[in-house]
Amino acid sequence: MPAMNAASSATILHADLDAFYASVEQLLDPSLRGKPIAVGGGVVLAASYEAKVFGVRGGMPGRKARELCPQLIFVGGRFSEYQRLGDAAIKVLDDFTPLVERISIDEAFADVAGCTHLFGPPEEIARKIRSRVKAELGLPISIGVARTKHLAKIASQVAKPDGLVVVEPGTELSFLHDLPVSLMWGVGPATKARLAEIGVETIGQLARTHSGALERLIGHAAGQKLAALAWNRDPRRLETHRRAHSAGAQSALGRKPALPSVFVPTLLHLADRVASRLRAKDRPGRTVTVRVRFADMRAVTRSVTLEQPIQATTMLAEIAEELVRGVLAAHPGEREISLLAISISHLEEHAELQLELPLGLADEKLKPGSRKGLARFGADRAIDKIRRRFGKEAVGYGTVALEAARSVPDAFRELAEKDL
DNA sequence: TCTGGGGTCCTAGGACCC
DNA sequence: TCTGGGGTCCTAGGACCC
Repeated sequence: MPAMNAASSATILHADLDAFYASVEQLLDPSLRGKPIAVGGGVVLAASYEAKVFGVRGGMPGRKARELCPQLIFVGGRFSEYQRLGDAAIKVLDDFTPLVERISIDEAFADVAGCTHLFGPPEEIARKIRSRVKAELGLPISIGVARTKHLAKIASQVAKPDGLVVVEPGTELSFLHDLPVSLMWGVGPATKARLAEIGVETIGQLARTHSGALERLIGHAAGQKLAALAWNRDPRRLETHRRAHSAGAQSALGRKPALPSVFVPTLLHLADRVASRLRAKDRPGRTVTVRVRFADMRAVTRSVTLEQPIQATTMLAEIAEELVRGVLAAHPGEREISLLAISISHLEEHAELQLELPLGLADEKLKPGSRKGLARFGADRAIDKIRRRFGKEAVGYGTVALEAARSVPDAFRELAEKDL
């Protein structure tokens, strides 16, 4: 019975390219090899292992990274190469099995239960994958092999850098229980701190914690989940086709006055990014959420759920603008904002044939079929068409593009976008 | 020169319906 | 009339992941 074999032997692989962006830079420019490098500038997007030794981490401000490592070399970022090489590495997995779940540009699960008769046992397959990625792409990749996704993922973390760890059934709990809780999926800084309050630092200690106490500490769902994972009970199967449930865009602003002259054009730019993605896949959404972060980094969200889904740029921009005005009205003391974000959820599969328009926010001029609605529909279609022919930069909300001092290039943003 | 950007999931309270 | 329960949806906030 294949199903029984799948359940009783370690056939799930978790493959993770090491320090991916930094490794690509070192691959493409040999003079960077062996040196501490950081991809990015204002913020570190990725650090090489040589830089990690100094404590440099992704997400860290560039200035702090340079303090930690004065000889750190900043490189620009060859984003199209990241996409190409990430895709190529996943393609190697695809050559062994169709059961591949891609998690991000540089990481994927694969279940090889159905292909061991062709390629040998899972450990052998993992070796082949690693050597092919090294030989064909020149990149280091770590792989964990186990019976469950959670354990395979932990195994690949333990295997880094450039290693392979197989956790055989029967050795699972002894492997797991000495490791720190922070390696578990779902344990971040907040949960780690709470667990530390009751003296829980290893996964074994977590496993032996009374479930009631655990749930009171971190909530019902998280408590149940962590308790199960600590005993290596992970019910998750591979999901090869996942669709996004939301799409969004955000922009850090430094410190800007909370005025329409700032937020109106910024929201238009963000709405354009989001809505054009929705239109490209014909997936309009019903719930619009904005996030406003003030100068002190406190953030507030406001959302509204419409009766009809939308995907027009100006429509999304105007709804977002109204929500932001609501936030600012509720916080009159806040004079400066440091970030604006728009997100849209409740995505639907296909747009209705009718011209969209929301009845959610009562607005005379936005009635379906109005001249303005038609004009917008036409304008979006025209812009989408020009961009398809001449590229994204060919046309758009230009005044905004100039104003938004973007700290991160658009190409980098696109790497993180999930397929809608 | 305070801390980027795109996502997922959970919680808790309230509205509303049956 | 009063009380109670369950289910679903919405909103705001938080934690986490890559």
